[in-house]
Amino acid sequence: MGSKLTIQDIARLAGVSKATVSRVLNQRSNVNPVTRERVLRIMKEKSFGPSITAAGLAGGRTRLIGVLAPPLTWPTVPEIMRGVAEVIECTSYEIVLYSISPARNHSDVLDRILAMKLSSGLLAILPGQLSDHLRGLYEQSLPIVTIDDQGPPTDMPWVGIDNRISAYEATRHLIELGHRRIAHIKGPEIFRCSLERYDGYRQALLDAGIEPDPKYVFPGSFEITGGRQQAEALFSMNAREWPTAIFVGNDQMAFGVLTVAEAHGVRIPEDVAVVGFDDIPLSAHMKPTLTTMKQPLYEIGKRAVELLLSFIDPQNPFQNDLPEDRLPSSIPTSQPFRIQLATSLIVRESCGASRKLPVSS
Amino acid sequence: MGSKLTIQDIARLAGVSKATVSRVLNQRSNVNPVTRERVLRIMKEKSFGPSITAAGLAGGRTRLIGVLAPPLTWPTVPEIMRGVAEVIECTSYEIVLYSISPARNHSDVLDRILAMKLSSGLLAILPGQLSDHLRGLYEQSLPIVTIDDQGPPTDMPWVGIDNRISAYEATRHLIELGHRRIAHIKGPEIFRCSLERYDGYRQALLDAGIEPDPKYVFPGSFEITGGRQQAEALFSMNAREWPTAIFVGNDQMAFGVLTVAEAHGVRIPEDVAVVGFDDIPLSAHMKPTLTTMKQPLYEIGKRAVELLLSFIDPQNPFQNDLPEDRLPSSIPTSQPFRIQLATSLIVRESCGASRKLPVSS
DNA sequence: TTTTTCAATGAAACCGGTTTCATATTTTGA
DNA sequence: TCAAAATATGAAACCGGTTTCATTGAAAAA
Repeated sequence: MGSKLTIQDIARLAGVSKATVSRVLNQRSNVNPVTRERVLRIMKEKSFGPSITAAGLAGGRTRLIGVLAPPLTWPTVPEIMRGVAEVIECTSYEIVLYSISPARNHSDVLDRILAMKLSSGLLAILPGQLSDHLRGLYEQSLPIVTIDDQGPPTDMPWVGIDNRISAYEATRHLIELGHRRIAHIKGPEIFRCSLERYDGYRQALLDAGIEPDPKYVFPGSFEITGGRQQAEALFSMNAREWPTAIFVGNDQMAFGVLTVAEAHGVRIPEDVAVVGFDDIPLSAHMKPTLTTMKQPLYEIGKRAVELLLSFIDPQNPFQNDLPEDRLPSSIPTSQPFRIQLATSLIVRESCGASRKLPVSS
Repeated sequence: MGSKLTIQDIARLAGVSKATVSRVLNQRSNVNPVTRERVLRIMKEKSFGPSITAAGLAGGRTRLIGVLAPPLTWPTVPEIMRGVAEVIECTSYEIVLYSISPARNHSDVLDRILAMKLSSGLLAILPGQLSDHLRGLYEQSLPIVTIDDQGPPTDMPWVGIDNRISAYEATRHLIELGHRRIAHIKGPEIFRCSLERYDGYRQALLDAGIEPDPKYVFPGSFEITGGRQQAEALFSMNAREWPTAIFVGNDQMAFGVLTVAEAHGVRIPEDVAVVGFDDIPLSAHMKPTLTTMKQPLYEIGKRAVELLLSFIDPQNPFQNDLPEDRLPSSIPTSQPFRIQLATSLIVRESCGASRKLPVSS
């Protein structure tokens, strides 16, 4: 098979110099169209591909983008990655996958990674406590885009949703269904989104004239077991103090809540209504099916890489799209690189809306 | 921050030559221990990391292993990847992720990828119809390990399970529960495992003296909708001809079967027993919970990379483990690079075993 | 017609490592 | 004590591209 071909071989076959072949490869304009065609034809014939390592060394760029991702078993991650992969597939870039556990702080690992100058940009999915470190790197002008998590507001490029408003609306939905005693199970505090969702929940209560009660706020973990534990705690309260509704920080925990409720003979939504957050694949199949605030995960993944690519390589086709159609619509001029996508409330059974709405209308 | 440091800089600081630093980096033995320590200390101080591209160019190796994976939204994939990532994290290698859709044939893409000589080895997860092409590449001595799918038997390194026997046992389980009319929903035929599972199912029937009936065998897709469609077809048969049990090709489809059954008022397992295959996270949470043949996915991922690394880099620590403890136990000498892991039947509610066993014992 | 400008191309330096080969120093053996 | 072998190290070639700079021929301007 056509292996170990170098640019030199192609040059010889085409009767030109290495430099010209390189120009063709990089789509430089100053090449005679006739020559270009000839070279291209020969490269295709021999199915030649330039060595990425050599190109990286010589050119300083890498055609590799690093993706920092939490364990893929986290239910929101695969869908984001699907969006990422789909965009990358249309480019000449490849993905270098770094698995991180957001609980630990991998700053040192991160530094080694970057010292090797492997990837020419970084896509950080839910970096958690790595955010601070990333911000430092960004300020040293490493192209970085963060997905769905960030520390205190900065101008580091970011794609995600408005957790505060989304949580506000989810809670609001419960309030509109007539609930007053609404509990909340929080996510872990290393994720900013946990705080923002809590904040939105709280604000919704306040705006409805309901005094937030600390005894209805539970610390969670974003995992099924976390939901179970907090639900156990919740249902072990005196039954008369039970909330009539729970806004759970994410769908995984909501699932835990549902199973514990069933074990305790608590009927959902009749006794207690439940609303989740994320809309993971499982949510449509829980019992009862889960009302939840849907994140456009696939879209988030796509947009994030597109944004990153537009930094790394301004020639990139994506840049044509982004600044014209998309960016200006959602971002204030002072923060040109924040893309905020809309969430949507998916109403299913667990909130009881379908049960009550027909009655009230 | 310590950026753009080269081996040259380290050499100067340590008062040695580039060559010596390179020797230290590659753990060559012919370096004075004193010198080695000094160089190592300086590298640590400056948090120096050698440029992967340069090292790749000069040395011909890459410290990158390519992972060919189907969409991560396929439920068995993340768990495999978790195993892969965990092993890689302990090495100096990185993962280059290529997303493929096994339905399409990406041979051309694959060739381009390899022409670039980016990765020094390939881990192919469920390559589907790409298998043939991969085999060709393997014979040209590209290190490749395949996970859980292969064409006709070859000596291409492979890690997976025995689908035939596992399906045999799953079916056997149903037979032992007293079922005689057992249906099967197959997976897509581009995956060899589909055929093997069907084969095991068939053999189990034959061995029990049951004549396999073609009308109880349905073509499926490995997706939820596939399960739904086939279940619709199945339950639209004359109720008296219904099978009393179904062995479904994978858990996703089994989930579809369960939902359709519920919609039709068919009780599982009372009216029809169901056994799935894979044991994906969802399975423990279906209604009823799904009895299924569990694949050790995490373990499969780990073993596969370990095997691949032992090809690429025989110095690798993993080689110490593999040939001694593991390989000899499971493989015939003629095929030294096939690792077959054991599956296990997870008995839950959907097969009805818990209901019947207490009675019969 | 002569000079200037520009497009097309090649020669050679360079990117940051690895590896070969030669050299200097030390250890071993006779 | 002196030759032979082993050890530690440096100089330089090399990997396969990119990029700069010089050169050539032709088109444009004077």
